[in-house]
Amino acid sequence: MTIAINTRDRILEAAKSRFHSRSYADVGIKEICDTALIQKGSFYHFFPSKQDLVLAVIDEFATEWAEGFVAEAFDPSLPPMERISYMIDAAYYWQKSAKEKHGKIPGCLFGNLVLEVSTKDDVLRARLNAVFAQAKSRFEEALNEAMERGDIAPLNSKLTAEAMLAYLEGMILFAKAQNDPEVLYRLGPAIMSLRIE
Amino acid sequence: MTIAINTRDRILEAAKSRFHSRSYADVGIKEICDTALIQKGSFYHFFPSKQDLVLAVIDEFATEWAEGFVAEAFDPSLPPMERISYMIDAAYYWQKSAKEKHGKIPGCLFGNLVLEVSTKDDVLRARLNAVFAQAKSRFEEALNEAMERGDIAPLNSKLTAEAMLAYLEGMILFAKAQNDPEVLYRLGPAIMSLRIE
DNA sequence: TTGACACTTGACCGTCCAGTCAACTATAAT
DNA sequence: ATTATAGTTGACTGGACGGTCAAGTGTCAA
Repeated sequence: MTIAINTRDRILEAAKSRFHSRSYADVGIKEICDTALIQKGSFYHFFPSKQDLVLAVIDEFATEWAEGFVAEAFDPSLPPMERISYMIDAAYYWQKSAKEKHGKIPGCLFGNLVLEVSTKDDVLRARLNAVFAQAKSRFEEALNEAMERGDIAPLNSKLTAEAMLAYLEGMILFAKAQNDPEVLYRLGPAIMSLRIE
Repeated sequence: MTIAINTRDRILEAAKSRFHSRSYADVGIKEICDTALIQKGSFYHFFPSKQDLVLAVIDEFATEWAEGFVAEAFDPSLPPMERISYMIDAAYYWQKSAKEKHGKIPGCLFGNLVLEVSTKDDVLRARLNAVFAQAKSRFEEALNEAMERGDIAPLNSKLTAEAMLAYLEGMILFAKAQNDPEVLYRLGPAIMSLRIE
């Protein structure tokens, strides 16, 4: 009970970084236990299954991400369209520094999981969708505010927000394929040209 | 030697559809053999390893795809920008019919594999990049022709082509996450607004 | 007819997988 | 002091994994 919370966190941390840099299927419970310096029985005391673990990882990382550089990018004191380019820049620097640390671009944890598990696990798919929905609304708010201020011509903010997020995920996919964060640097600014309606 | 080519094709076919609708890690050699009605020893006569199989699947599907609806979309007799929207439409109908058949959107085989294996296997990553490079040049040619004809304002066709393909992959990712091909229908047309330089 | 070779069979190998469990320890409330 | 419970240990299960192999069978060229 005393260091138990600590144990749970160590499991979560070990799982998060490994799921992100490799894949869900590729990372075993045993490996996570070894990293967290615990035994299997202890793991299953906290998480009834591997699926429960990855759900917790998704929640953890979504919060960390939303309260971290997403909050920083979508700072209300910034002009709305600048928030969006800040977001792209943040993604670029994040992937770049991850590559410097580990030699490989991990891509987006949520995007990786979506393509890996969507056809096999509806519970995971639903959770990942919820994360994307959150991100989408950030873009949408920024677009609405930009329209109100007359910074951009009128458009469908809901659809354009979705398009922008899709474009971001697509760029990250290409960056990962080429193992080159500069893809984001080259293609990033074009997000501003995207518009629907 | 007589029905051997047939056997190889059956292996390839079984592997292709399974890798596409599930994932590389999730589909075992045994399952592929059962589907192709052969034994393991026979499989390893044609493919020295699972990696060799997936490389062959990538090549097969890339060819089938390039000579199939990509060739149809990028028909030189079509106005260049119409080729691009034809390509989006084709992706939409393809995912839609796949969902009707199997209940789930499989997404793009190449995109799926990129996110699954890029950090773990440079050989696969390189092959997938080659496939994307081919597709990119199709978009690029269309953009160049559109510029020559004065259909669109001058832009960097290489980068814009890459951006468009990234956007397509991003839309497919979202469609898979929501298991809804209509995402492509809603977001597809915005590909025309993408431009770099 | 013989030999070479493409192809096929099915048993087998060692390893890893997610998950289980009975037993143990440490803590905190009564 | 007793009891309940949270946390931990490490051995264990059954099955799946990628891959190997010796022993075949069928076909073709010489």
